[in-house]
Parts: sequence; C-alpha cells; structure tokens
Amino acid sequence: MPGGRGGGYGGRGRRRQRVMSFLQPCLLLMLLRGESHGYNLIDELNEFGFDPERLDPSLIYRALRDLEDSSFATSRWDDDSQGPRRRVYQITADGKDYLKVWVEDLHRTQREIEALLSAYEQLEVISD
Amino acid sequence: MPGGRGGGYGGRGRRRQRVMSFLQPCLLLMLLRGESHGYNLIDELNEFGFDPERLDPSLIYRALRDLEDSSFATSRWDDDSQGPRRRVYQITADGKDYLKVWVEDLHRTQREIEALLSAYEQLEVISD
DNA sequence: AAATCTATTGACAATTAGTCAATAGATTTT
DNA sequence: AAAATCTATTGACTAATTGTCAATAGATTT
Repeated sequence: MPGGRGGGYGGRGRRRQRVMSFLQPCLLLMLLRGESHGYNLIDELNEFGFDPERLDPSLIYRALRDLEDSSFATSRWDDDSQGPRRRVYQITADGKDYLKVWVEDLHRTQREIEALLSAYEQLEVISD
Repeated sequence: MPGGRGGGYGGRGRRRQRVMSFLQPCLLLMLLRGESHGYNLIDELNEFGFDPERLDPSLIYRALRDLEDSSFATSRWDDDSQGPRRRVYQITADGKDYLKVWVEDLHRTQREIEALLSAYEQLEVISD
C-alpha cells in the first residue's frame, strides 16, 4: 500500500499514514491562524485529510514539541481554561519563515505528482 | 527542512529527500512503459524531480527488490548487453493494479496539499 | 596490467512513524 | 464523596523507512 510495504497489498496490518511529515506544515498553518493547543489541533486536522479517529494524539504532541525544539513555536500553560491544563502553542517568526519554505516545497511536490499523473494518463489512453 | 527535522533549517547536514516513498510509483510507471534495469532507471527519474546526482543507486536497487518481493515486478538477467550483467525488471499484473491504487492516492494527496496551499494563501492576503 | 566505467548487492546507522500505557486534574454520575 | 468519565499531555518502546558507504565484478579503455 502506498506509504509502506510489508504485509503486501491485500492488507493485514495497518496502512501507514501516507506523508506523516505533512503534519508539520499543517500545524504551522493552524498556529499561524492563531495560538492553539494539541487536543484542539487534533480535531482541526481533518481539514487537511487526517482522520482524527485514527490519528494517535501522541504524534501531534510530539510534533508540537519538535516545533518548539526547533524554535518554530513557543508554548505556555493556560490555567484559565476549565478541565486539565493546556499547553498553548504560538508560531514564531522562524516558524513563519519555515512555513514559507514548506509552501514552496509543496508547490514543487504538486508539480512532481502532476508529472506522474499525466504520464500515467498518457499510457492509460493507449492501453485501455 | 521539509521532509526532515534535526539540524534545524539553517542547515548543517543534508536535507532529506522529500517523499522517498514516491519513488515506488515512479518506478512502477517507468516499468509500465517498458522493462528496464536499475542503472537506466536512475537517470530517467529526473523526469519526476529526482536529482540523479544526489540519488544513491542503492535506494533504487532496494526499491526494485522490494517491488519484486511484493510481486509487483519480476526480473531476469540480461546477458546480451555489453558491460556487466543487468537485472531487467518487468511490471506484473499486480504491479499494474497497485500503480492504480497509487494514482488514486496521489490524486487525494494533490487535493490535500491544495487545501493547505489555499488556506495559506488566504492568510497571506490578509497579513501582507 | 592498471585504471575506469557500468551495474548490482549488502551491511549498518540514523531518522521517522506508530503503539500503548501512564499520569492527572475536572466534571459528571451514582 | 467515591467512582467513573472526559479532557489533555507525556514518555517509553517498537517498527518501518531512509541514508550512507563499502564491496564486488565484469567490460572497456589507457
């Protein structure tokens, strides 16, 4: 299955997430729209094709900590909210720059996928 | 940098290849166009945005062996060619089906990237 | 015969992704 | 008020993928 081998294609075992690293620009973008915390971000990720049911929370929390380690985000505890404390993340100037790099990269990715898809369709027309 | 963290963005260390698993559908497509061998395929990969200079041959050979292990391709030695023997790969019926799955997946990926890019542009307009 | 080019393989390290259990405060239920 | 449930985050460990680099080896050129 695209995004992972092992187990073949008839499919025992879980199919791997296609492009997990895609999580990073999604988080940066959501933070660009405004500060937020992990549990909230998980739900919003369905906007970008992630299934909140199948997405293990620890992946998001790890991704957020990674962003902070790279100084693409900062965080603080929010004590004013009800329920357990939330760690609220904000995007930094570096984070914004980095998102811009991601965006350029994704444009390039679009073109490359496009190249494959159109090459495929060329063959399909002939062989079908 | 997109496709890998570690080392930050100012960049000691090599930037990782963006989506390595993208190699698989590219190889399947090239084999769909006709049987071929690793060393030859490496050069042709630039069509899909791979830089033949930076692409370690062992990655392609491994990917080809993986395809064969999954029975998406078969291979035979070609002794008729000059120079060292070549292992020539052919796509199988399973491989064709699998490429079709990949293509659907890549269409979905296109849509998801599109969602992110347009969400980004929305913000850019406001904030610039 | 030495050097170079084409071609493939294998071993190992590093990075990235996935799973699962633990912790913990708040709120609701019995 | 004790128990159960919900929100929220963390950490440890495993598995899968990707990257690096050296080894092998036949052909061709110098």
